[in-house]
Amino acid sequence: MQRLMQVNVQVTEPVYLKDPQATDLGRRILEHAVRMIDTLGLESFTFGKLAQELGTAESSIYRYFENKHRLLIYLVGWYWSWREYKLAFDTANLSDPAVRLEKAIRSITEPVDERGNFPYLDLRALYRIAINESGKAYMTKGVDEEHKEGCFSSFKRLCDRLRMHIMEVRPDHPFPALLASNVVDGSMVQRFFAEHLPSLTEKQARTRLSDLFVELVFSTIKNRQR
Amino acid sequence: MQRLMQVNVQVTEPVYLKDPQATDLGRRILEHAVRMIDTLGLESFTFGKLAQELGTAESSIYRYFENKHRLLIYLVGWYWSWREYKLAFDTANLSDPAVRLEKAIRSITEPVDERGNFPYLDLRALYRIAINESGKAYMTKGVDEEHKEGCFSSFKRLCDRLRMHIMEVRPDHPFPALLASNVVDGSMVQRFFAEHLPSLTEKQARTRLSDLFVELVFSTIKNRQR
DNA sequence: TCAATATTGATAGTATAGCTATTGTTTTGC
DNA sequence: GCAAAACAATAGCTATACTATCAATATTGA
Repeated sequence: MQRLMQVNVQVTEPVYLKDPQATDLGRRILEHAVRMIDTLGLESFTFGKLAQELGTAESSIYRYFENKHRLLIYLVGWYWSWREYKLAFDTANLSDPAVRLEKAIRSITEPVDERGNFPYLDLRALYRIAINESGKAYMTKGVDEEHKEGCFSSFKRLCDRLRMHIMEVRPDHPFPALLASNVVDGSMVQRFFAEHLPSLTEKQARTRLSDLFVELVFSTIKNRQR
Repeated sequence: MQRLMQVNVQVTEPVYLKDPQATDLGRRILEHAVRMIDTLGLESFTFGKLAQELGTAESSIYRYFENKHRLLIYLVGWYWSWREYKLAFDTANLSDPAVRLEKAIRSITEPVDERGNFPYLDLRALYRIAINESGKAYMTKGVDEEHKEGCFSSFKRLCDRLRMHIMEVRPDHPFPALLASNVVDGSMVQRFFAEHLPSLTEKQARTRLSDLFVELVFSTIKNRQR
């Protein structure tokens, strides 16, 4: 699994100017960017501060990423790629569609508590970034262009996989795509609410969010069955 | 209704420094801010540009709002207040809880096509802002403080009302708060997807989103019934 | 009505972010 | 060992986000 993950998790689209994984500086950029965005928040994080922390020049960072926004897209894309890989891994060799769907929902909505095995990327910090900042990756005036460029392909692939799992259990369901993207995005939103605006979700959401989403999807689906 | 709406829809918390509704300049700030954020997007919108368009000085605007972010919170709060009012109106005098819940979901998730009757606030533009930018209102490092200040109270009240409607139909439901906030937030997200990342939702989502959310909630609820 | 007060407009100014350009030095691939 | 790429360092430019000052104007309240 360790090997596989290193091979499989990649941001395929060139959201970068120069592949940051290919050089030492590039990897240090990723490592420190994740740490700093996690602690400072995206708004306070700047290429200037990052350069200072790395002991390098701002202009060196601009050789890798056009701007802060592209770097965020890259990181969030990495996160969703990792989720996608994990989903494939978690649902492998499950023959019963319903069992597989349940496992898929759990896989996607579970919190990240493993350390991951990326030498230069703190997976748990990346997870927190995804919760707190991922919305900003696509909620911009530039969405449509970035979409054309394939910037959000890993998020879309993950939703699409879940959609297919849903359709395998209930091919006649009228809105599998909505349901799928609602689980993927909604689970992140609910984690954010649980942390910051707790009255908007249940107290158990923190520890049992996966159960709630499994129940949500399966009740919707079971109802159709009849 | 016209009267009522003018009376009821207010942002109660002082997210402003000085009540913009109370003065002519304040109202013009709101009017043009909505128009400009809608067309430029939040990132490109600046107090400088707004001042220029108003033929006034940047510093005059700063007397009303501490910064751009606070202005956004104000506008989004206004939007949710309006939704809350509309919800109360739409569900008035419906005695059957299930009928009332369905009406509530429809009220909340319906697109805004009415012009509204605010002399200096374009409701449809405000609706687009809510879809495209509302996430940015709370997705910041400052959430927790702003939350304490009551900045998001109108959004929370709306979710809470829906939660109560759900509980009136099914008091034993295990996660009414999650379901409610998922409908409120999720319907906005799905509208965004329908517009910008259409593969993430159904094609009918645009025209029949309310139907889909009604079905989502009621299937979840009906399943419990047995 | 007139004086106190609040509101605004105009100007100026600071700090920082975001980004580009240049140039000499180091590293690396062949 | 040489050419090409990568890098660090510096400088600089534009725009944003804000603060401060002050005079002109409007308001209002005694």
